[in-house]
Amino acid sequence: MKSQELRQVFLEFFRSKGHEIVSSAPMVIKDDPSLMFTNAGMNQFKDIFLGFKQPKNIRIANSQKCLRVSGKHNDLEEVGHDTYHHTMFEMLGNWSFGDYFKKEAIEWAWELLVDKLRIPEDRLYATVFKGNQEDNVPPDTESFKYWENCFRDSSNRILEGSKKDNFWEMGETGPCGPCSEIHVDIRDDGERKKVPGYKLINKGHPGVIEIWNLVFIQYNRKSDGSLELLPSKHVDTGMGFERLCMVIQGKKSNYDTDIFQSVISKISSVTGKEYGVNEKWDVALRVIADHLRAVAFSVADGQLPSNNKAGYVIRRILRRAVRYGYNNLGIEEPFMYRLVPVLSAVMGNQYPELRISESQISKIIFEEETAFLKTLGKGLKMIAKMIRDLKKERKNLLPGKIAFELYDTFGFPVDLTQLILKENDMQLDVDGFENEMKTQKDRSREDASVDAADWIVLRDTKETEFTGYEKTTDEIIITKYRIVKSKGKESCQMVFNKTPFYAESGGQVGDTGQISSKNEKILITDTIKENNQIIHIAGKAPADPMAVFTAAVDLEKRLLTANNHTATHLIHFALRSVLGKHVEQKGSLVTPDRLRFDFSHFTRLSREEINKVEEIANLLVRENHMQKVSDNIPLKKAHSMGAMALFGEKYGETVRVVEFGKSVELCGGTHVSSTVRIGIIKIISEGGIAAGIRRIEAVTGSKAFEYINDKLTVYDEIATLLKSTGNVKESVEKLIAENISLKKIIEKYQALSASSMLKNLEEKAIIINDIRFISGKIEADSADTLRTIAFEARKTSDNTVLVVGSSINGKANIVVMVSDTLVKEKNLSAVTIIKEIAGEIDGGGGGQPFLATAGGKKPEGITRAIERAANYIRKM
RNA sequence: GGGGAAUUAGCUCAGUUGGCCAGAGCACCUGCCUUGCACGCAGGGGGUCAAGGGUUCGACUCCCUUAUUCUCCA
Repeated sequence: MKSQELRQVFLEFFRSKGHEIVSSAPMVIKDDPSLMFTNAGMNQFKDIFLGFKQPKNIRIANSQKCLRVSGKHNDLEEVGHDTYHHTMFEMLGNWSFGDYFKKEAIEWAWELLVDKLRIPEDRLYATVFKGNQEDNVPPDTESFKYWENCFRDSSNRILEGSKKDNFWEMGETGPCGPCSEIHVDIRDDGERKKVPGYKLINKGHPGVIEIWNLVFIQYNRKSDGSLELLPSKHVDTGMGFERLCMVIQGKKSNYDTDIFQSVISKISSVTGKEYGVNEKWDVALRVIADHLRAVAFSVADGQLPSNNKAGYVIRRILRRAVRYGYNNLGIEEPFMYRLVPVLSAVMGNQYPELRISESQISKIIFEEETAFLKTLGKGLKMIAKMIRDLKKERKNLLPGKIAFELYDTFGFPVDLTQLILKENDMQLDVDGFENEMKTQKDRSREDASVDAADWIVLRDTKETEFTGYEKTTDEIIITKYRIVKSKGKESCQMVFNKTPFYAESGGQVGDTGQISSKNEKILITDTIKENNQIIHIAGKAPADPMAVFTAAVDLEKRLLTANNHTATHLIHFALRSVLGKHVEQKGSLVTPDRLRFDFSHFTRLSREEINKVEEIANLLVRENHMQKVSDNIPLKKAHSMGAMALFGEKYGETVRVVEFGKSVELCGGTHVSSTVRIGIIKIISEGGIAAGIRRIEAVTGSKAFEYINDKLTVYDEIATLLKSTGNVKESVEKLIAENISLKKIIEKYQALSASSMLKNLEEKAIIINDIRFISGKIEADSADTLRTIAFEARKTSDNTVLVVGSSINGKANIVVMVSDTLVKEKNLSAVTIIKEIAGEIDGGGGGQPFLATAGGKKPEGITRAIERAANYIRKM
């Protein structure tokens, strides 16, 4: 059975059991600080488990794309070396929110695997929780009983597992419960006879693997560590899709399934390295096949490779793949970008976002590969130099500190360093390297420590009602708050029953303002969204948290922000009409001061295009379109209204559609009531930020007015300065041309005057010790003149020492020149002379043997300094 | 969020312990040679050494601040 079909069988099965099939949430997570990527199927339902949100449907199933590369689940370094670890994978899951529980979950899992998919019963095992005294949780006898009913012969088929394997927790606190896993034994019959499968469960054996985890959420873990029973119980299951494919397709490795094989064979044809020939190649081929998926899907979700946070994780994954291609397959040019079309063909049906962005993903990967190969090239140069240095010193151990610097500062992979050292019969001081790495990790960890106290719950926590679309002040009460310490700074986070404060989202920054009760006033410095909660950040906790407060948003900032947000929509619309429908939003920032809009487009915008965009956007402003907002619109209907296709909404979210004339967008932000309030829209910059992505920045209203006025003022000032009434540009061009020719004339005259001054000095030259000694105090405008004279003298005479001084701006300057012949033959040095005489002008100096300069505070000492130079030569 | 590094001509980069008034290759312009594979030769233009402060007789070089980019860690 092909993977695409298998996925459908799973979804159809649960549809037939009354589940609603939902699409995958984005793999890249935006509003949860504890998580950068979706790492389990349940992530998008976290709010529901936490009780912050009501589910739209109590039975749901889907196939969720997940990424495990950081935090608790970090499989990155394993990928490729075995046959079953992945960074990105699909998780098939079914959920019950307070509906069915253990019985149905277990029976249906059995029905699907055994009856539908025909996995032989004697290859299956189940594990159940054996209980834990410390937590006062009894063994899960219920699950045990249901499994007994499934197996025809249940002896040695149902195993009891510990808290580590069979008790699932979301985090330190929160919903949790026992879980029951299904394992499959895919070994050959011979092997199975030798060692029974139940002895290999959870032992890391590649032939006996967990494929499905059924989690029964029935407790809530409180911050004191105790458990309380939940009023409603949930089911949360997850089955690794790639593993299931392997089992159903009778393969021994995930990478042998059709999900990966078409990609792997494409890599083979690109690189000329067959799969299954040699282990070194195989590792690389697996790494590349896996990482390609992770990177392509992230980019499709709008997460570009970058240099921090989630973007950096993506960059690292891509680089790991390139590195394996480089080390193991000998590929030294970009190649991953060529694999994107194959991936899109395999997975584009289930994940249309991949197909739609295909060419862009390819471009971005190409750019990243190119950049990394450049980094590698630089590193290779550096390491070659270090090896040369080591050889010179006859050493063969590269200090860990140096390897770490290469890695840490220049991004040169340490395994590559080791490889190259080996080729040169050298070694790396691995301990030293590890040490440096540890220091770095400790430092980062220490810094990152944020100390968040427990929430102090004052009232029942329900979803906060956002009232900010209608009003900017409201009567509120605090439902909970907590103190957060970070780097010695203390702040207070508060959640209200309702709030007019807009939380940062969709690019629009969070509101600021204040809340005040009868007795106190607290400034709100920011508003953020976490796990669907609107959190207000203040410098201190309220003295009387139980009081009734008036929450007031900073109105001026809010209005300026609204200007910019609506303007963003208008610019988006204008861009699409000028450049074409391929323009899609890739990012956005809306602040009171300005707006920033990133969008897909391939070339830089011409001046004309920018003007045109501005013109259309401003026309929309003047046409005075009224705001038209429709709330709670189902996604499909929003699309039919003309809002752009948008992937990655969480399940159950209805959308808000904001319209201004023909501009229709899905948007939760705050907007102006009619476009004319924006005043003017002025684009202030356009540039590129990644392959195929451009960024526009603009200002509106009074800021735009100021911007334009500032520019015009400068223009006027220039015109006045030039006394130009007509063409200012022409006047400036003339001025520049004139300036250049004047400069040349001055240079010529300076040289002339220098040589004439030199001539005067030469006439007074005396011979000391067979050396021609030229000296004197002259009038000069700058130290440069002195130097010019010295260089001139160096060119035109030999066997000469020249000492010339001048008083410039009340300070003394002296230059000493010694002819090259004297430097060589008599070992005379201008530096020695200048040091000898600089004291006379109360200063110091230096230079090279043939030319030295000095400066000092006493111009009247110049004559004496020259005397001393003459004496110095006399005494030689 | 923290650490490290980089920023020099249109592009790619050199520039030693602070001192040869700022360098190369490519590109560009002019001329010659020559009509073919990166042609060659001669000459030329082009720099706020990222920005702003500071130390110093003197800063591309050392110190501080800012911006941008790269890189590692979280």
